[in-house]
Amino acid sequence: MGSPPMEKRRGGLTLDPNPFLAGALERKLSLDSGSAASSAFVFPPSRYEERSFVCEMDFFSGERSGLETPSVPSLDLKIKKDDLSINTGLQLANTGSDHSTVEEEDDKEGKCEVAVMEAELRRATEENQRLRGMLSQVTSNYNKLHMQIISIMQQRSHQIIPQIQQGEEEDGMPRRFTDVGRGAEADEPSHSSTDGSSRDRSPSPMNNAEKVTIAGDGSGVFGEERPEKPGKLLNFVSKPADQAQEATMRKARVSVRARSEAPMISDGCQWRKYGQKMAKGNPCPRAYYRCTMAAGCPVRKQVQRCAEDRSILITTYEGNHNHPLPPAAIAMASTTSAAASMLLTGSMPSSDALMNPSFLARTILPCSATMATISASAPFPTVTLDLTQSPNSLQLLRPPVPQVFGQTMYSNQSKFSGLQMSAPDLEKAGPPAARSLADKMSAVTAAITADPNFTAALAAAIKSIIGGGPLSGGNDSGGNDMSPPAGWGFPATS
DNA sequence: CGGATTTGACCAGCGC
DNA sequence: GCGCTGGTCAAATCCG
Repeated sequence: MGSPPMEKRRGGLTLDPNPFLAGALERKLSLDSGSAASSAFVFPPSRYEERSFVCEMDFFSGERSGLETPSVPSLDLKIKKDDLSINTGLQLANTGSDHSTVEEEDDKEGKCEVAVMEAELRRATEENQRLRGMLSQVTSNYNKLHMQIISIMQQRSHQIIPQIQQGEEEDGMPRRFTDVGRGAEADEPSHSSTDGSSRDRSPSPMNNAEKVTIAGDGSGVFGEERPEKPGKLLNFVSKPADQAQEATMRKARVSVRARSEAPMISDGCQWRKYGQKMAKGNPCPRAYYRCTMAAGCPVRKQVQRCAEDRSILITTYEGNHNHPLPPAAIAMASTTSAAASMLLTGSMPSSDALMNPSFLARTILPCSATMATISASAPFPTVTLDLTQSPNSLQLLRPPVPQVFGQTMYSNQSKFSGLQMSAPDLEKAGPPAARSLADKMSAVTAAITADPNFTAALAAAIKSIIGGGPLSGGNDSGGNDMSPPAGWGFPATS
C-alpha cells in the first residue's frame, strides 16, 4: 500500500551508474518519515558553471490522481551556477506507510535518478566544453581578423595617397574600388559644370554625402556630426584620398535578405521613400528610401522583393549615417558600416581581402561564413547577408527578421554577381581555417538546436562578439544600449 | 496643413 | 549615337 510500482517511478529513464553520485545519493537519501529531505552534492568546480537548469521529473504523471497517498510526487534536481552543487529535494508526504519500504524504493529510485543526472551532466559538460571552445575560437578569429583590418586600413591610408596624387592610371590595371572612387569624383564636376539644362543638384543630399569625413586612422567618428569642412578630422589622409574613400564608402553596399511579409524590415531608422522603379528581371518594384533622421544623412536603402520568392525581402543599404542613432538602429548601422569599411579596405591594391571573399565575409560577420557573401563586381561592391538560409544562424540575428526559414541562397542575385560565392563554395574555396570556422559554426548552431534553453545566452555571447548588439528591428527589440565593440573602426559612422 | 508617398520625367553610365 | 537601365528629382497627390 502506498508506494507505486518502481517501473512507474523510473519513468523509463535509462541508467548510467556513477559510483560517486550513486554513493552520495545513497548516503544522502535516507529519509525521515513525514519530512522533506533535501540533499546537496558539491561537484568539483568545473564546467558546470555555464549552465543552470532545473530538471523536474514527475514519476506519476497522469496516474498520480489515482493514488491515495502519493509518496514521491516529484524529484526536483537543480544544478546551480554559483555553488556548483546539485540539490535534490525529495518531497515526501506523510503516508503512514512502512518507512523501510519507502527507503528501499527511494534508494533504488535515487540510483536511477543519479544515473540519469549523471548522464545529463555528462552531456551538458561535453556540450559546454565544445561550445566554450567554439566561442573562444570565434573570439580568437575575430581578434586576428580585426587586427588585420586595422593593419590593412592603415596601410591603405598610406598607400592610396601617392597613388591618387600621381593619377595612377598608367598601369591600366582595373582597380575596381578606386575606380569607383574616381568615378564618383569625376561625377562631381559633371554635376557642377553641366550646361544650364542640367538640374542644380547642389542642395541634393548626394553632394552632402560626398563630404562625409573619414577619420584618418580608420576609427569612426561615431555619433558625431559631420564637420563643415571635410578633412578637419584627418591627420594624414589627403583630400583626394579622402574623397576617394568617401565615394567608395558611399558606393559600398550591404544587401540583407530576409523573410518578411512587411513591406520593409524595421531597422530602427526613419526612412522616406523618394522613388520607385521597376527593375529589369523582377516584376516587383524596387523602392528607394533615404534616411530622414538627420538632414543630409547620406544613407539610402533599396527595398525589393525577390522575384523567385516574394516572401524574401532584399534590403540594400548604402552609406553611413552622419548622426546619432537610436540603440535599435545601431546594430544594423554597424553591420552596414562594417561592410562598407571592409569593402573600402578591399580597395587597397592587391588586397587579400579583395581577392578573398571569405575573408571579408568572415571579417564582417565572423560567425557567418554561411551567411555572408561578398560581391566586388561593378558597379558597387556589395556584401550580401542572407538571413533566410539558416534558422539556427538566424537565431543570432533574430530581432530584425520576424520570420525565417531555410531557403536556398541567392536565387536572384544577378545584379550583385561577380565574386559572390555561395556558402558551400565559400567553404570549398576558403582555406582550412574558413572550413574549420564554418564547421564550428555549424556545430554551434546544432548545439543551440539541441538545447533551446541555452540559445539566449549563447546568442548574446556571440552577438557581443559579432558586432556589439542585436541586429535589432527597431520597434521590436525593446531597446539595447549595446554599442559596437571598440575598435570596429567604422569610418564616418554615426 | 505639413509631412509622406506616388509617379512621371530627367540624368548618367554602359553596352552595342 | 542610340537605346536601355538604374538612380534621383520634384510636382502632384494622399493622409493623419
